[in-house]
Amino acid sequence: MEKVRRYSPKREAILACLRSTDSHPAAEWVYAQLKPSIPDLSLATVYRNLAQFRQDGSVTVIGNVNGEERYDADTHPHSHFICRSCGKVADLPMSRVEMPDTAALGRTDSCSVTFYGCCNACLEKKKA
Amino acid sequence: MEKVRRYSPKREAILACLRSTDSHPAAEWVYAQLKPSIPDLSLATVYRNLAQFRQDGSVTVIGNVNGEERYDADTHPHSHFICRSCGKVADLPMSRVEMPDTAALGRTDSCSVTFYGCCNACLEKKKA
DNA sequence: ATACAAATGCAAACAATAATCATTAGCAGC
DNA sequence: GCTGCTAATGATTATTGTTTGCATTTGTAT
Repeated sequence: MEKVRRYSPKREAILACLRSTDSHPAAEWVYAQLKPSIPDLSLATVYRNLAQFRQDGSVTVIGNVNGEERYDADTHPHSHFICRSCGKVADLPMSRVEMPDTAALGRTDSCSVTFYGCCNACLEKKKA
Repeated sequence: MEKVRRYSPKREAILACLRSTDSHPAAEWVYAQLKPSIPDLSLATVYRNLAQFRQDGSVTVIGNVNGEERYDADTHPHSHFICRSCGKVADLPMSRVEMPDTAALGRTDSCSVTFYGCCNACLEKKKA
């Protein structure tokens, strides 16, 4: 038997927070955003709910940027640009990817395309 | 002044180990492989050298699979298939990717295409 | 051979995340 | 509205991959 999902205002707030930004935040950031308005929020709750969202597909993980897992509430397939310097993650339209033959390997569920580089802000900083 | 790179048999062994496999290993795996033949090898040395290889581009990082950073000594551009279940990483020929316009974002240095799914071995296990 | 800095082993430090456990609070049935 | 069950939570601790500090070893230029 699977667990019944029960309503929780905190879970709602966490998901709303994720959906309100395009900064592809980490758990800590979400926590910092909500803490002022929900003073008794625990970081553990953020992690627990993020794990749930991940399971049921309401959020996806961009990957690990500078040691932190970054989340995205936009589940439409799209690519990302990650600045190796400051960790900024920007959205890009999904590139058309020529799917290689993966039949021999297993069942392919998803595809992620990530472009790495140095964002303009960091390029400026380096010049100075 | 930049540091002079000095010869080290351990560094050589670590790189050789990485080059001898296509399993895209984690640091711990490399350590376990070499420990028998180099009993006084320290895990810290493996990490330190991996960081160096990464800096000078002799290895690339596939990403974080099940909490472990996975390395690849094949630096030719290619894609990967990662099994979400067992963490196996397989090589794929580089898919042709239609590069979106990233000029407004910054300088793009590299691109990584990863396919996620469930490998045949894990699919079998689930059936049973 | 000598000197100097790079490389290392070891252990302790770190940091992000997960787990534990006692408490709180949805919500279904009465 | 109560009651009972159990999901959700807060606070704290544990876990674990990785990094760092420091004393020692070792490569190498002179």
